[in-house]
Amino acid sequence: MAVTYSIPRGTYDILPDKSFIWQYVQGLFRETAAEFGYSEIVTPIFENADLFERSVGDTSDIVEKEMYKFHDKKDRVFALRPEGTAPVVRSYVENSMHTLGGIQRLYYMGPMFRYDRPQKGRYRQFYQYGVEAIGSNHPYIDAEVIALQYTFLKKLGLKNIQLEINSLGNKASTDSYNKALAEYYAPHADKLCYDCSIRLEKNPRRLLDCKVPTCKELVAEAPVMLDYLDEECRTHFESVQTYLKGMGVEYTINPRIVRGLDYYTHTAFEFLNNYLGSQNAVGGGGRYNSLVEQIGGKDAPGIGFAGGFERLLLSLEEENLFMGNSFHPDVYVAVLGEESLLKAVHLMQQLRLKGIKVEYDPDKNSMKAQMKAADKAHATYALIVGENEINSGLYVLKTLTEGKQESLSLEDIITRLGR
RNA sequence: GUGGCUGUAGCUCAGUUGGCAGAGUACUUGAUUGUGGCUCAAGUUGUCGUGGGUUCAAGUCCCAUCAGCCACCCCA
Repeated sequence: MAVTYSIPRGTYDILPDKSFIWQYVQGLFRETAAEFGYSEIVTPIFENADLFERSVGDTSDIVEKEMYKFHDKKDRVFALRPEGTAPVVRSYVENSMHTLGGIQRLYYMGPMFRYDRPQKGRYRQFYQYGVEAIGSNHPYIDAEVIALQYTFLKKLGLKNIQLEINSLGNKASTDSYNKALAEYYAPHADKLCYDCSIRLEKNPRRLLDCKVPTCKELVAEAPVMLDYLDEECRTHFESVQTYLKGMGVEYTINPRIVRGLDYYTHTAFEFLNNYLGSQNAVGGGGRYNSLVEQIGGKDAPGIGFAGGFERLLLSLEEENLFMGNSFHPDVYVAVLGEESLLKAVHLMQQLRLKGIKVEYDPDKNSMKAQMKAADKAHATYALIVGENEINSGLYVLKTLTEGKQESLSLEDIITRLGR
């Protein structure tokens, strides 16, 4: 009998009433990226699993428990991509993009996959947009990447979004900081929560992220990363800020920003939105100066960000932006009488060839039903094709907002509406 | 992966101590022979998330399961 299928957990359909907004938002991102000189790169949705295991960090949650891993028929091990940076860097290396000279400015958009428990603003298949700038360690590039995302969010009209930045330093300053953290925490080890006791061993930085009250107390007194930056890292971070100010980008410094992926160095940043509950990160990124080499390429510095479209749309909804938009035809055609249809299909096609959006419903016959449908479709005009019109060659064109109508020839209709 | 709340018409939801499955909205038609929006009238729409159990009788009680939401976790 009838088998019913349901969508996989943590996924969703984008229906026509929402796809309009998706197109708008995606288009705006493309535009903004282009204004900053970025070109699109498209990579596969799955990659060798170890690409992510090695780059993202095998102690990270993403790799430990959130990857959609599978074997193909020849037993190769792949993973649905959980994030966008590693594939882009893989492509950069594989296509020897360093030989193109200069800075490679790349952007991407598309679905990512993580096997996580779904919640509002958190899905198993979710859509990200992001950029990567590979080939320069200049602090201007850090500022450029941050400014790109900032500009995009501003253009959408979002107001309640904060930018927080931090510097994680280079390998040397990270090492000395980790050491200082370990020393600080050693006498308090028994007070840490279970997760933190593991973090202390594996990745002390992440201790700063903990929300358990007793751990938070300890974090308050803990050494601050920024105090452990060496001269070079400090001036880099300061220059980034100088350029951000020069571009009018508003930010605050948050020394606790850590970022979840292991490859980050130097500049790290997050865009936060305070009404999405615990899913408050709408985007973020940072510098990854050793990732290219780690993936097997000629050493090259890079920086990038990623943002989630779903959380963006939730933010837009929250701020009542772009809620009323949807597709609507220019002309809804009302056909009266079976014999008129043949003439009407010809007319409709002439209009479409001129770039006019035409809609017609063959299952509605009465004038009333068709006018009603025209109204519901939010058409700009109704075009009436009946016996009288066909005989005279003048068709009734009616504006649906004002209710004015006049009889026009096909040529006049096209000059009125065509583009 | 852990804990909690919820699941009834396309949508939003009501449904009393277990006793005929409801409202609003949407949709279709009519009032108006070829003119929409407002109004009025009539009509259509249900595996009560799914599977089992208790009972004369289950939307209601019990168990399991699936899904959404919330918190944790993590992050987009």
